[in-house]
Amino acid sequence: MDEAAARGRKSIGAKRNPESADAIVKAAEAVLREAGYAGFSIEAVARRARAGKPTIYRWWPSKAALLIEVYQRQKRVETPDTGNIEDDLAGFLENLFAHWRDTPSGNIFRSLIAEAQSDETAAAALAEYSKGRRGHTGRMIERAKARGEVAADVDAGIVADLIASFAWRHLLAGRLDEDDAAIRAAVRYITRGIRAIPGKV
Amino acid sequence: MDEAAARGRKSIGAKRNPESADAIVKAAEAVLREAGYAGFSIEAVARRARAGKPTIYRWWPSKAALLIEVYQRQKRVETPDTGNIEDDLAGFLENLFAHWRDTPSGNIFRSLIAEAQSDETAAAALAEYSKGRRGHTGRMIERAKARGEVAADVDAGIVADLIASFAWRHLLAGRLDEDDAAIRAAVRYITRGIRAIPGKV
Amino acid sequence: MDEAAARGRKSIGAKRNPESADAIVKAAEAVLREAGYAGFSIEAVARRARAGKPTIYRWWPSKAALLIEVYQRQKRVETPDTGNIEDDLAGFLENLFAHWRDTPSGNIFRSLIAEAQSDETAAAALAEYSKGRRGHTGRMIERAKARGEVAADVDAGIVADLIASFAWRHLLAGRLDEDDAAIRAAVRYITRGIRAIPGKV
Amino acid sequence: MDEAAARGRKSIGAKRNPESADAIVKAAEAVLREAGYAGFSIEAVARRARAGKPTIYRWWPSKAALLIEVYQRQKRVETPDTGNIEDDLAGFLENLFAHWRDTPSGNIFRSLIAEAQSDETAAAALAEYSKGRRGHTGRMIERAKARGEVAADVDAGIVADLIASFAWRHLLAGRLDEDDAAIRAAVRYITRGIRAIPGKV
DNA sequence: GCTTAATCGAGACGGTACGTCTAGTCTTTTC
DNA sequence: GAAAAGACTAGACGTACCGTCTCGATTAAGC
Repeated sequence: MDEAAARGRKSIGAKRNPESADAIVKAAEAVLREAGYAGFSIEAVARRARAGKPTIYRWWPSKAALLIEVYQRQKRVETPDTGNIEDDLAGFLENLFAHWRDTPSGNIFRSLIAEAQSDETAAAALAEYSKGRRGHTGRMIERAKARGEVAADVDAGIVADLIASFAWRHLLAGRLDEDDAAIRAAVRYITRGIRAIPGKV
Repeated sequence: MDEAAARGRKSIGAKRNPESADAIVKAAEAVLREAGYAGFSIEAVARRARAGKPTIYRWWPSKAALLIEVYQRQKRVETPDTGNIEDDLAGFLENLFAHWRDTPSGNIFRSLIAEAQSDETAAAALAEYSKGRRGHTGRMIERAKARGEVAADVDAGIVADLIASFAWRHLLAGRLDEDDAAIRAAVRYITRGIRAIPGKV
Repeated sequence: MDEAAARGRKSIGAKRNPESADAIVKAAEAVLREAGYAGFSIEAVARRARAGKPTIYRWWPSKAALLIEVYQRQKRVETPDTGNIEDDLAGFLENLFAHWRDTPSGNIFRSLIAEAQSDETAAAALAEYSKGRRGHTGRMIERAKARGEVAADVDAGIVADLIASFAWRHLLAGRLDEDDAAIRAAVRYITRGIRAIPGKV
Repeated sequence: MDEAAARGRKSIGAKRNPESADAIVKAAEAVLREAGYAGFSIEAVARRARAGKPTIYRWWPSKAALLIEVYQRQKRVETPDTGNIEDDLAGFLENLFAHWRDTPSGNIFRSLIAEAQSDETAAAALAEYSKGRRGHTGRMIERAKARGEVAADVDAGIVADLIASFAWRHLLAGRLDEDDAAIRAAVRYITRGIRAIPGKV
């Protein structure tokens, strides 16, 4: 048990104690899982991790920074490669929704977005993170372009944006349990709109 | 000045004083405009409105309820009717982005979404509000269907969701200043994907 | 039941409604009995009496005024007349302690004294009331003087003060359940100190 | 000036800051002196001491606890030792009345008794304190017994009670300015009543 | 008989204080 | 010299009362 391990954890001298860092991130994740964003406070994390608040503030200057680290420790969602862009995107969204639904990741990411609305550093970190994910999703489109499935002049970034937007909104609106048919329909409208027209360059 | 008007505002008997209600909503809007979501507290609103905290709690059970009322007092965005679905949707998004950028509305709505991540009642209120807006946007699609511009089997709600998602994400990610070309491209991908195929029923 | 009677009690025109006054004093007494001084608020009395707060404030300008009226409605304690000063005083104190213990009177008088510590009018009313009681108790001493039991030069008021002081302190310190032996001992010390010396004028 | 000293007072690490404790008790005393019991609130004390409310609640769980500490910081009243019980007790009461009249102590003790009427912990604390004082006064009686001035079978505690009761009542009834003759008369009645009878064992 | 005027229950009003919670900073002690 | 611990000021939270005010109804008294 985390808390048992933490009992009596001491300074290990003039260097960062990795046990403490670990305990703090684990505690933050546990708090988010159990109490959600509403109950997520530095105070609560410190209590749970049996750490002093200054120890947290020393390494994570804000709630946002801690949220980001917690989120990045979560497992990433796989981007399928079925050879068909519609199946790829729909599969990705279905995986993502399931992941957000079944692990604390959803709560954590929701929290991060919320925090970014009143915290500059969270906003910056979120922007940075999003850029990376955009490239990641974009590669699915690029692969489809290479296969001649998607028109060459389509902006992969914008398509990735549409997909990510759809995911965000369902997360933030608490609509992750929507049935797969709706996801497929949305994906179909987009993929139809970007497919290469046979016979056209 | 509002505060001057507030001086000496009293009860008007065993019924709600509309002057107080008005002063509170106006004060809430001012606080949001000047201090942002981070500085938005019931306490601050009460101070600014020269109202007692219980008066606020009496009528708005949560911060979220107050935010919603403030947001709904803002001017609505027009949904154009150009006779062309792509122009309609792109125009709507351009108007919406400009509205969110140039008035406090954007900040208020951002705050509301953030609040909904940790407050059940805010989430419920937001869901309710979104449902209304979804129908509103959906009508643009339905008109296009009636014109034969959009396929009859397209689910207008899902298209409206895609549009709203795109807007939310740009608001929450601080990307409202993106150029109109990106908006148009996104809209084009969707509208192409849902257009009626000539000669097909 | 009081509250049932109160349902639908209305104005009886341009004069004080004695039913309301009665209901308010009764409600005040009930609140003091059930919740003590800590729970005694104008708000609570109004709720219990199904009366409007202004109706209370119209007739009793302060909590203290209401307390005074409630106290004065209580039954007074009898001063025995056994023909023996020690028995008279001890009997009186025993009766008084029992009365304070077994009826709301004790709580009410405690409250009145407490209120008088921060409210001028309560202090004045209490002083007035005390003066009356002092005379009352003093008469027991005067009777004993007349019988030649107590020295003629004894100040009856001061003896009455000593007796009242003893009672107040036991009330305020929550020591009303002290056994009668202690009361008798205290009374004996005083009566011995004031008795007439045989053979002396 | 106290408040100037308070400016910028900070934590001195993981232990109680005596400067803060001191500032709080001093502020409490000042508030009582200036605004009386009616104006005595934790909020007011915190403001005056430039302390956070939680700092007060951390160390004094209730208004009563703070009152007791403030009272105990006041100078104690001397118990004279003249070799004569009547002079001892009368002198003590005269000193006590003067002390209560001329320093904030009287107001503080009044407040404490009032608070005890609606607060259990205050009542308990007051009882504890009274027990100590009872012993203190009781020693005057015991000394007189040892001198053979007071009968051996007299209960010193009860005599101490009579003296304390007399003092409480005069404090609570705002009669501290009574002339010394009344005090002496009261004391005389008691001391006469408890004196040893010459020739009796 | 009609108007007037005081009273009633009701409950909203601006406020103050309550006791709790968290934020972010600071310092001592321990390793 | 960092970690741990916990105290510090500051201020928001949501609730309970305060004493005042206005309402609409009710009804006795005065015209």
